[in-house]
Amino acid sequence: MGKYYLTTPIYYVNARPHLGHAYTTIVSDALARWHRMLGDDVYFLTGTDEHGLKIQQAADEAGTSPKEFADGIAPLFAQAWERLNISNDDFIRTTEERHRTGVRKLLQACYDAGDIELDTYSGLYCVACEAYYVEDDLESGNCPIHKKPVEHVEEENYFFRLSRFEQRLLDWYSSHPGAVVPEHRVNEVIGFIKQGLQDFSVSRRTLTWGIPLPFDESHVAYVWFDALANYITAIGYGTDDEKFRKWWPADHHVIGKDIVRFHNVYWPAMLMSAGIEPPAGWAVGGWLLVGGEKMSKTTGNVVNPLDLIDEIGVDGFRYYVLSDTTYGGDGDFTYEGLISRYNSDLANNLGNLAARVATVVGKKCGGTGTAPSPDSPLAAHARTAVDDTIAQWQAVQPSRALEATWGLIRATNAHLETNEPWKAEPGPAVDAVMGDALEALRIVAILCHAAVPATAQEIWRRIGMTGNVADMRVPADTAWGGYPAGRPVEKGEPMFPRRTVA
RNA sequence: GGGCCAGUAGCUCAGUGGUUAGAGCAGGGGACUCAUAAUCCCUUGGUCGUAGGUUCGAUCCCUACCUGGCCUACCA
Repeated sequence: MGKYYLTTPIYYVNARPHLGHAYTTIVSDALARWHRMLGDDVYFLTGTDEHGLKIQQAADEAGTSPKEFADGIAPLFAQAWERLNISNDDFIRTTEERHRTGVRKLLQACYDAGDIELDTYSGLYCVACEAYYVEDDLESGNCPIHKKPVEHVEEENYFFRLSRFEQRLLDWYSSHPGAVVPEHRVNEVIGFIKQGLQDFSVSRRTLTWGIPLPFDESHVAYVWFDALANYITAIGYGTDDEKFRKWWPADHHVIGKDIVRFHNVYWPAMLMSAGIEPPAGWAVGGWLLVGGEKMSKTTGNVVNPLDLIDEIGVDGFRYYVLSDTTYGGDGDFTYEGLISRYNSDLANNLGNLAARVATVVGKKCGGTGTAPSPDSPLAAHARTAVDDTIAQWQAVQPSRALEATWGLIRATNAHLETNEPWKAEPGPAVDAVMGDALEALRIVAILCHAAVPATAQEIWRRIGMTGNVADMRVPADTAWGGYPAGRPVEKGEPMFPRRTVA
């Protein structure tokens, strides 16, 4: 029991929310919900990254101001997360005053520490990438990513002396084992550091859409200081010391593997320079591929998560992305996989279990829930499911956590087959079996809430429990025997009607 | 070029220095009918990437290689 501060990356507002954003955000939400059930005081942050040249250009093209442009896109993210039932406690936009204040304080702190210095840089610059290239990177003089000509740029820039932090970073990682999950990702980080770190530019003077450096207003902060800093500015760095002290350091920065370098090397170095403790942990996920390929506009396989919600439901979608990918590796999103998971796990196992239990309780117990048997064989299954589910969420392995939880669902279906309460005359024996099943559903509702919150609440309600399942505590409320007799049990409409492949 | 990771049943993945390598889904057979043609039971299926080595014994340790992915590098 303690505090748990977790973050998603902030998403760049040059594109609408897509499956990749949704994946990271859903994983984060499940972690946040799980930790609330553990009794942790949770602060769950997400937001949008709104500065930079690309936004300025997009705004120019749209004939509007950068702020107005961002104002048009940022709500799309907030709305998407609302529809996906994301329980973020805060949503930060880098155009907010609290962020501006905090970023300037961070820059000043690094500057005062002597780690930000003026230098000149000349090189070939790709506007689209907002990055410099050397000759050999280019393909016939063009940017290798955008295939567009690069510009020769020479400008005075402020540089962050990342090169000074090699040893400190290595020392920090060696004294903080387990800070990165899955564990193998930390090898990449250490390998990168050992290759030698180069200073990076932290400002642009050709750009106006950004936060001016406090020590030189003719420059605006470049992406790293602007974007990464959201993790501290949102919790009061520079504006609310007490709040900041309460929440920092972050317990998990949930990120994708593509931004490991910035989050695990640049960011802790920046914090060290400013005299701030590095984050306590990172959870690094792979990509969610679509049909085996990286999602991209050119292949035309961009998936809009909101379209899927209409078809499969919020929880169907959440369950699929959480259960069908091993966190840390790449996952593959397919329509067939979505339907298959939905039918087998949600419709056939969970949904059907709830329905058959309700029906038998209706026929044999007068529609009123009965008490579970204290020494039911199901109790051991429940105990195993609880223990394994806890361990897997702890390890940030949602797919394995759900597998553990579903083990109890399967065991409950088997328990019913073994006892065949539908054949027996009403009486204590049937009451005990149905009480067992209801108790199992109660525990399942608690265990699956992090992944499928609306479903968990609906099961909770149908078996006659009052209040919010979200208020239950793990493991205290998962002890066998918590289901009280005498509650009305409702069958209701199928929660997950089977889908046929279109 | 260097580095990291992965390569286990048709698919997605677990797994351990040691008797017959596991789960879910898919496939096959059977049972049941309370339930969303759902469920339950049984079952087919794997030279554990390739070749060596260490060991009494390796899928798990070491070496090389192959394949895939990622990171990284100012060989013309």
